Amino acid sequence: MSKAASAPPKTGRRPASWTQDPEGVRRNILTVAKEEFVENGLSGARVDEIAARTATSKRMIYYYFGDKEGLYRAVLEEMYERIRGFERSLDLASLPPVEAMTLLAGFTFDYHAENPDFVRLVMVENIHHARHLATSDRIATLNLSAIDMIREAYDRGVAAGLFRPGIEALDIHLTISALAFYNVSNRASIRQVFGHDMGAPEALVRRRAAAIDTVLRMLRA
Amino acid sequence: MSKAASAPPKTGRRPASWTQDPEGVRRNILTVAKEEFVENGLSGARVDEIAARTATSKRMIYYYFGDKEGLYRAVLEEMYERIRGFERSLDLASLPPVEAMTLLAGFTFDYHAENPDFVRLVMVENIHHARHLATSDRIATLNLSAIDMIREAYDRGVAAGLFRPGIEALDIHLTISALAFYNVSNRASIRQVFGHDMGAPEALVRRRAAAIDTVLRMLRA
DNA sequence: GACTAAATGAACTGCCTGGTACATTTAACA
DNA sequence: TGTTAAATGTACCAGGCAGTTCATTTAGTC
Repeated sequence: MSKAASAPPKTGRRPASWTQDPEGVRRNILTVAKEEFVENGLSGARVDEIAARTATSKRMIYYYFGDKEGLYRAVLEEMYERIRGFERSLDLASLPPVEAMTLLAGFTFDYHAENPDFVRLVMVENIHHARHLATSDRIATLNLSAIDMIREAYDRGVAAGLFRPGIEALDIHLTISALAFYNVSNRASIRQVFGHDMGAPEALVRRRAAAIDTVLRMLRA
Repeated sequence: MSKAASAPPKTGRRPASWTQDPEGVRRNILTVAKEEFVENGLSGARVDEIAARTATSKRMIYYYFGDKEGLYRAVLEEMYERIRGFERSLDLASLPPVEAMTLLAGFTFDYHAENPDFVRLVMVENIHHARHLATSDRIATLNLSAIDMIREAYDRGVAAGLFRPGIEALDIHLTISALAFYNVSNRASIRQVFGHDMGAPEALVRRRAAAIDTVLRMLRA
């Protein structure tokens, strides 16, 4: 087993002799870095802090990722690729239109609620005008399929007379995303200003139902 | 006229003799600081940079605001107080329910679209878990009235048989806000991932109409 | 016009932080 | 088993950056 993987998380000191484990070290760094960037943003994150919480040293961060932004970009890329994977696992085409939209809206809501890290990183990236998304080749070729899946289900719904025509697939996506995203991204400020916890279980189920309902109402003929 | 207000924005060097202008200096600092925080976030903002773009010196920032976070908090507080003012200017009570909701949704959408600075600062604050909102007395006593206004109009709508009963005023607010907020907050990432510019004029009017329509459909009996 | 408090300027400091130089060890392979 | 490239550790550095020190000027007040 690798040093990075086998070392006691914090307590153990590096042994005098070690085992090489490029992939393990890489993963270890990415995991810790993600936490740090999620918690503190790009400018707020500290490379030293990341290194300290790693089983390896700062040296390796620069060895594998070049610089702080390279590390950040790697974290970002991995996250988007993960989303892409989940997206593909959805099989809307085999469901009736209404059920397909219900599933998609519900899934999107849940994914955001269960992955606040994702939401926070996207916020951070937007604060930086998404310039790291822009310069990432891996993400440029990602080709998120959400829109196509939506269009297919929507078109079927229109053909069946269930949905009203004239809506852009992108608009459907934006509505679904907005409701799911906002619920996580603005949790802290809503809590302070309105004293309401959007993260509480009951609030979550209520809001989830509302989101799905809102989307269906928006679509219905 | 004050030094801060009368000095040529960038070019002019401070005159050997100057005029005192506490309020002008304060305002000048706040204006520049807001730009810096909006653009770079709290951790990304540089006090030296703010000072440099001010008609005054770094010394005065600490004189008036204590430290970097104090300055940030002041910017935040002023921004929320401004919103509060706008909110009060809305007179939903004098409008029929549907018109009231249409106005509110449209106004909210427009306010966000026209004030990306506001949106970005709220994002920044949420990244920091809204801990500066939490520690601000000025904001604690702000008492945003949006919810009450919504409830009043909604109740009238229900009484008139126009709206279906059982919806929480807060949920209406959250839906309206989510649609308006997301359209600005995630502009950069949406552009990179989908190649779509949510800030383009046509996109804006279409999305505005969609937002209003979505809210009305969510409410209708 | 002397006195005083508020307001302001200029230079300075010490730590933080991203990044690097240099040395060493591991592991594949001939 | 000797050679070599990849992988890793340690110590260090220079610039950046929040915050301060000290001195000065302005503008009310008696």
